[in-house]
Amino acid sequence: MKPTLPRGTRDFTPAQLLKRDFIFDTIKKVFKKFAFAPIETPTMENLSVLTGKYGEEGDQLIFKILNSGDFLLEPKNKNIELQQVDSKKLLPFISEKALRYDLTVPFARFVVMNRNDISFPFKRYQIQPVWRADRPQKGRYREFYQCDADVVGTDSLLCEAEIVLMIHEVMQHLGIKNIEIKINNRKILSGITEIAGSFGKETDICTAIDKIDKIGIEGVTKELFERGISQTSINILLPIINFKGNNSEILYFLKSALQNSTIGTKGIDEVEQVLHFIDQFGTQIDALKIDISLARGLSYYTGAIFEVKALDVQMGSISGGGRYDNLTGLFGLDGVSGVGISFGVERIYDIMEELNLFPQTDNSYSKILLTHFDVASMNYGMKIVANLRSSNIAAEIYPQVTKIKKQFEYANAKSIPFVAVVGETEMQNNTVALKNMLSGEQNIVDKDNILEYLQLK
RNA sequence: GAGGUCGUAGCUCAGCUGGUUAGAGCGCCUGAUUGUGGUUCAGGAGGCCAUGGGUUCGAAUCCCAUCUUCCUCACCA
Repeated sequence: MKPTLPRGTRDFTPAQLLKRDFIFDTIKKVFKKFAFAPIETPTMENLSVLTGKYGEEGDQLIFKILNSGDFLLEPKNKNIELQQVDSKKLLPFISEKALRYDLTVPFARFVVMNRNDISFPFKRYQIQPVWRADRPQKGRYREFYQCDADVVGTDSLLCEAEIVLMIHEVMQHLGIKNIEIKINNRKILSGITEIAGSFGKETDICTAIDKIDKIGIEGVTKELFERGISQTSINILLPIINFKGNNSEILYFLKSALQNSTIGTKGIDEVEQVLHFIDQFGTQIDALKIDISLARGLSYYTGAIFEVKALDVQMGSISGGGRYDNLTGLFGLDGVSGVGISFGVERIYDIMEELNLFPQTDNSYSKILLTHFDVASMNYGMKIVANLRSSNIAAEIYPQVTKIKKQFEYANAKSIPFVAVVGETEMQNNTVALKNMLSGEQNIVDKDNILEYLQLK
């Protein structure tokens, strides 16, 4: 049998995982610094928890898990009837569980189920894989990691500001400097819709104007028309979504353009307040840009929406998020507003690989390899390795007796920076021959001084 | 979900309009060097040509299907 991998999934080698860990660690460090605590949720959820949360498109992209048992036994015998069955009606009989599609909805479920044990505002981070039955492409996988940070139980816009700060800091630490952090507010989009007299057509308008970067103003006009937006509405919409300027110019313009919309005005105030809070934190973030055409597909966002793009690489967004006022309400707990951000690790990885941003030093797990010639020197070496490990040095010993050449080749292939050689002479003198694999320099070192030697070099 | 595209050694790829035994570079293994890697030299191994069918005297090459890769649309991290 020939081994294969399901479409859109990948194996990861140690070298790749080392690099991915670097991303995890960087993000985790920032999350912790902003006082988010970790949680995990199960790989699978009850299907009912997930369906209806991501729009119709999202429902199709959820990986469903087949029920156990011989559920098709009856229909199997009457195949023709089975073909006439509506698959949507059949679904409950063959599937009631599904793989996580993102981390936000399971988190909302978690909050509702654990409401008595957590104190609000609750800040959590979560780093786990998610699955989407999408068609794979570059930067698009069926199994990938998300790193989420959310705070629920407060509608303070300070949280939005902190999210922007976290995005900024994570990207700085990863070395992805040339980015754009786009921010918008669903309430502004509602306001625009209201002004245009197309209330209720919000989804159509949002998905159309979201594409303005790609298809241009003419394309958007065409798409709006095809989606049944009247010409009068379009005429009102276009100058608004096509307005260009810096953040304060956009806010100034919107204030007059949306002055007759209560909700729109509220959205503008919110964005302004977020910018003000960021200012108060004393951080200047030039990458932050208000973008009125940013809509984002997920249906649960109600306030701020974020998206991060790396400008040096052709790639979809590497991070996205926003405020959702009533996600927990779907599970029976009202009045818990939340806001969060999600980093797409795979895309960040691909970008860093392309831009050569991974630090060079981090490519080996062990610091030193102990080599030997026979059983006696191997035994002698095991004690040395144990000592190094108890001093928190990642050390390994070649696990079988073989030619010294082979052991050196192993160290070289794994980029282990130091090799200690132990033979008869060394055992007699309580020393090791310690070689720096980078410089080629080799010294006789007392076996109790290895630690000092390593720290010196 | 709609359309297109790719698949030959571990990797990157050559292989002509079907015609002997499918090649190269790099990597890998062995030796030169029985206590020293990364350089050099000599030698060697490694292929169900993605998978399954079909056309043909003959298929890596042509046809069909499946799987996979990448791309555009849609959607997203």
